[in-house]
Amino acid sequence: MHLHLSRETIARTGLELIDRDGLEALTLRNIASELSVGVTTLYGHVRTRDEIVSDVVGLLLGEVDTTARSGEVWEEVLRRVATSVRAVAHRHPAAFTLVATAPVDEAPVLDYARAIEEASVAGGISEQRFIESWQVIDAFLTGFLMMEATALTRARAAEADDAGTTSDAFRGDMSKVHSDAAFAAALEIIIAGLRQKWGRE
Amino acid sequence: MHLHLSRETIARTGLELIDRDGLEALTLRNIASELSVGVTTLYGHVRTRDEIVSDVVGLLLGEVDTTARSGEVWEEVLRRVATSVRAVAHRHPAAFTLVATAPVDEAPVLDYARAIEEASVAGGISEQRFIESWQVIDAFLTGFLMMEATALTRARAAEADDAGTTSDAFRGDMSKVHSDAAFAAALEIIIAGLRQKWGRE
DNA sequence: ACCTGAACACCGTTCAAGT
DNA sequence: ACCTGAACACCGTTCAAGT
Repeated sequence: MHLHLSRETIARTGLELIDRDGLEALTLRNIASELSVGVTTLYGHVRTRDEIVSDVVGLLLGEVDTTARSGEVWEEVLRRVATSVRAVAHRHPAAFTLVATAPVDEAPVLDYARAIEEASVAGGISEQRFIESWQVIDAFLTGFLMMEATALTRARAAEADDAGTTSDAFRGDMSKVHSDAAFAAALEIIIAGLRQKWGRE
Repeated sequence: MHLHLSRETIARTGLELIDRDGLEALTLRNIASELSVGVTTLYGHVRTRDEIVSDVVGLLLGEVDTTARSGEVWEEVLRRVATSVRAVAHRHPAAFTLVATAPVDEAPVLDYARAIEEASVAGGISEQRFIESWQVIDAFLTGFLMMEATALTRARAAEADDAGTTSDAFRGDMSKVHSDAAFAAALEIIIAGLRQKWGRE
């Protein structure tokens, strides 16, 4: 009766649980009961809970559009990746923390970076300059989307509670800024900074 | 025999535990036994574990040098804050995840942002432009330092284990980039992008 | 008032046993 | 081979009881 129980099925179920009930719902016991299986059965397909977390990160980064398009220059590649990863963060806000805390030198994040590098180099940027630009842009994306995702998750959690009790002007200023326009503007600031630096070299 | 048990003592003990034994050591039971006190005693001074986490974030951000210096222009303020918060992340790598995942519209992070705004405005930047610049720089700092802190934490944890088994060239390229020079260069790229945008307005 | 052990409903993981 | 319940050593939190 096991519906193709596998590492991927386990990770996919885990992501569904996080999307539905929050990050703290990512539990071996929850996954097992969702799959109508004993808890210890999971250990036949997965070594530890951390392995499931890594697989979930892989699922999330797999949703990002990192394919190269012909005729696309590197700025366009980076804009498309930025928009795409932001969409993932908005679709899976509670799970996005896992992406932000994932080790950058291991499989899922490394594969993601490699794909973006390939598409960027195809877009006419040197490998060295790609690394320099991705260093800044990846850090920015991680930080920005982490903050947005945290705010989204908490807003969603507060839905069931009373109306908001926020009334601080500064707080409003700082959070309203998280918008499509602010995100795009920030990305352009970084690209402008890169272009200026390289123009001088 | 209670050594001034208070919210701050609890948070300070919690931070020491994280620094010594990692983030998963931040446990009510560990804090209590460190203070030679029953677990439930903590509930006399703290409502939930999350409150302790928020207090630890406050301690970390309190270590950042956000004071205004006379004669300092806004770029210098932002460089000093960046260097200072990076030092905090290096001193408390395991705890830094808490800063990155903390809600940006609540007390500890909000106070921190307010102090930097004040120093920056004293350094000759308008409030509107400060918000625009901090949006990018804060996201960059959060993302960059999160990655560094994660790498540091894992490297420290691997000390007790065997020698590293890493042998991938690309992985080396991507991680070596995390250096003082790369950090400073990234910050200058963002500042250059901001100046260019404002120069055109 | 302040502190507390016992208890509750959970965790991840191991292990010996079932089929 | 594959799956499993019971058990272990933990969690945060509550509650009624101690001093």
